[in-house]
This record gives sequence, C-alpha cells and structure tokens, in this order.
Amino acid sequence: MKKVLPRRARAKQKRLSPEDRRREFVAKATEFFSEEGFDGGTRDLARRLGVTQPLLYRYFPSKDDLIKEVYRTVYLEPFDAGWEKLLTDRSQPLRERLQEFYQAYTDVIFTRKWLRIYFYAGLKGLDINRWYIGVVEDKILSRVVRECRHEAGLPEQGEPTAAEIEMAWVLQSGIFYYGVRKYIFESPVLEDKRQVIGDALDVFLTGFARVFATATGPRRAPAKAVG
Amino acid sequence: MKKVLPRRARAKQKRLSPEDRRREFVAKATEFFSEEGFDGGTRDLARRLGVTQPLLYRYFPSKDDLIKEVYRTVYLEPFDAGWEKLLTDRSQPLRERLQEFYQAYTDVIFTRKWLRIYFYAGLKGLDINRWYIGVVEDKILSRVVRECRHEAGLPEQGEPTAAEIEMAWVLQSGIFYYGVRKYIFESPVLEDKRQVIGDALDVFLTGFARVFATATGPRRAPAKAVG
DNA sequence: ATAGTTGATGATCAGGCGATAAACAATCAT
DNA sequence: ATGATTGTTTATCGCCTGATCATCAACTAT
Repeated sequence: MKKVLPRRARAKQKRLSPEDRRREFVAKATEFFSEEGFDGGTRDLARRLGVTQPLLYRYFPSKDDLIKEVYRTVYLEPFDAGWEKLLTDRSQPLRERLQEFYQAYTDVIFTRKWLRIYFYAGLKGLDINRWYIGVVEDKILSRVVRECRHEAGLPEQGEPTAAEIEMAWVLQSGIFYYGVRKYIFESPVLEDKRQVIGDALDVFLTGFARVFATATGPRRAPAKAVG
Repeated sequence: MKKVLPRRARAKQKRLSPEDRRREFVAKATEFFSEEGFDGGTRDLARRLGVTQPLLYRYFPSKDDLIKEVYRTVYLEPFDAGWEKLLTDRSQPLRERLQEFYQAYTDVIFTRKWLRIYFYAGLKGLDINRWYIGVVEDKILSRVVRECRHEAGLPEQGEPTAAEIEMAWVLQSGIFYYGVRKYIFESPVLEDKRQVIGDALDVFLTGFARVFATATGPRRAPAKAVG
C-alpha cells in the first residue's frame, strides 16, 4: 500500500493566527499590486505568497475585497497625529518646523509602494484619493498657510483663501513630485532630499511673505472660494 | 432564393483613405486607453470604434503596436518649438514670458486624456517617461534657470546646477500637479488657472532671486551633479 | 488514540482575452 | 460588366482570469 506523503515538504513555519496570516497576505498583496497594478492576477499573487490561488478565497471573499484592504492599510496606517503638532508648535522657527515635517512626511510616502498604489487608485477614480486630498488640505496646507500668515505678520483671522491654499499646494506638489520622479519614473534626481526640501522651503517662505504681504488689496481677481 | 442583405445598414460615410482611417483608430484608441488603461480590451475598443474586433488587426499587427502609436501621438505631437523661443526672448519681461509659456504649455497637457496616458505609461515603467522628463529638463527647466540667473543679476556662465534644476522642478511640479488634481483626481481647485500660475511664478521668482543670490558660496552641501 | 475543526490543495467552470483564418462586401480599374 | 483589390465580418482557437467545490492535511481538545 502506498503511504500518503505530505504533498510538499514545507519549511517548518509556525502556524500564524488567522488574523496574522490575513495581515501577512494583505501586506504582501500590497507589494504585489503596487508592482503589477490591480490587474495583476490572483495566481501570480498566490505564487508570491507561496500558496495556491484558491486559498486566497478562504481569507477574502473576492479579489476586490482584498484590494479594499490594501487601500486601507496604505492610506490610513501612516498618517501620524504628531505631524499636526509639529506644524503648529510656535516655540520652533517656522522654517525648521516645515523642514522637520516634510522630512517626516516624505519618509513615509516616498516609497515605490506607496506612490504607485496612490496613482493606481487615482487612475481608477476612487473616492479615496479625493478624500486624501481633502485631508492634506485640512491637516497640512491650511495649517501651513496660517503659520505663514503669522510669520509674515499678516492678519490671521479668517479661513485660508482658495488662492493661499493653492500656493501651499504648489509647495506641497513641488516636494511630492520629487518623490514621483525618483520612485515612480526612476529618473535621476539630486539625491540630497534634505537640501531639496530646504531650498523649496526657502523659496516658498521668502516668496510667500513678499507676494501675499502686498496682496491685502485685490492684485488680480480676488480669490473667490470655489464651490 | 434568399437575397443577401448588407449585414448592417451602415450610415453612409465616405470611405476614408487607409492612412486617415488608421489615424482615426489611433485617436479614438487614445481616448479609450486613457479612460480604461492599457488593459482595456480590444473588444470594448472595437465597439467604441463602431467596428468588429478583428478589424483592428488589419491596421495594427498587435495590440502593443497600437499602444505604441498612441504613445507617439500623445507625447510627440504637442511639443511646440515656439515655446523655446518664448522662454528666451529677452525683449519681454521674464515674468510675462513664463506666464505665457506655462499658459500655453498647460493648455496642451492639462487634459484628462494627456495626463492619464502619462501616468499609465509611467506606472508601466516605460522609457518614454524618463525620456520626457529629460526633455523637460533640457528644453524648459535649464532655460528657466538661465533666465532666472540673468534676471537676478547672477553670473550666467556654466550649466545649471543640479540644485537649481531641482528648484525649477518644484515650480514645474507645483503647476503640473494643479492639473493632476483637477483632471485626474477631479478634486475641486481654484478655477482661475491664470491666477494659480501667476501666483506660483511670483513666489518662485522673488524666492529664487533672494535664495540663490546668497548661494554663490556653498550654503549647505555643494550641488553635485548626479550620476 | 480519536473526533472535530481549521488550513490548504487539485481539479474544474464559465467567461474574457488577444489573435487567426476563411468567407463575404464594397470599391476600383479596365 | 468583369476581375482584382481592399475592407469588414463571422467563427473560432488557445490561453488566462476570478471563482467554486470536494478532498486531503494539520493542528487541537478530549
């Protein structure tokens, strides 16, 4: 009689708890999808996990559900509450606060994984990107504007105008796209991130003060709120 | 005997020359792929063209060849030689030259179609994006830097340093990402593009002059060329 | 040891994909 | 009108995709 052998001499690995195993799947799926896009096949994904494809469906009811969990981990995990305090702590010079903040922020999002997932999701037209952009405006840019007003000796009352937020976006995007060029397009860049951020901040801060200081009266069209 | 009817009462449209028909296919394929991504199916594409799927293979040997032609039209068509002259015509004030240039440039690339194709291609890791980034540096940014040096009364000899190019990238990206937010993420933005560009230029020009004027000596690390 | 529960697999399904070949329709030259 | 040529469709191939189900293995509690 033929003895039934174990089908595969699996490396003896401790059996993880279901939640941990699930998390492991999500983590590796994130890497996988960030490379292949969300059209990557479940078979390739399973091979990467070292398991067979049907097993995925024991842990996730469908591919879409798995993808949703990938979004969640990528977008929600990294947002650090400490950043807000960092931005508004006026015991430190603004220039240094911003340098520290953008240093920390880009340490988190300047990875091939994060940036690629971000654009794959964006091209799919998911709300999650619009939501994220709203969070950036609320938690980062509006605070930057307020601190810049303070620094420039401008009146601080009133919400940031749409034009001011746009200017903060120019700074934000300028720094952000440095990461895009480096990690998505893999184009050669000036490697010293600290310097790039520092120079961007220097230009922005001196420029912002001078430009918006003379902008109490309407320079061009008054900055209308956008619906 | 059953008379053979024309299979479909096709709207009487003049038969186009093969080249024109081909161009028509490429144009509509560009729209299609910009929405669906390059994983969009040839059947869906054909339906959009109002023809059957195998017909595509009469005009293009494979789907990949069709896609390559899409790239060509998107990337190569729009680059306008006039832009270079616009940037370097010192009979005009720099501020106005840059305003005009970015106005014209963004008139071309700020479309859902262009931007989406750009990122789909970028995520695929195609050389064409790196090539495009190189073109931007050569044709736009290095000229911007030179003109800024001139404007700020700095010595003009020597190639732009890597740090200077990076600063021009911050401006470029800041404006570029305004279009990304609007046309890819479809996020609400300040609608007055002219003002956004204008403000970005004001901040950049005043900032650049002040920051790099004091930068003749090494401020932080000297800007080394990147390999 | 044995029964019960959870983890993982092999085989398979229906549907979609890119691509091909042969048949038919429309146009053009003579 | 006739034949040649080009444009278009129908039918189909092999392959890959997400998903399902029955089966077997591994671990746990008794």
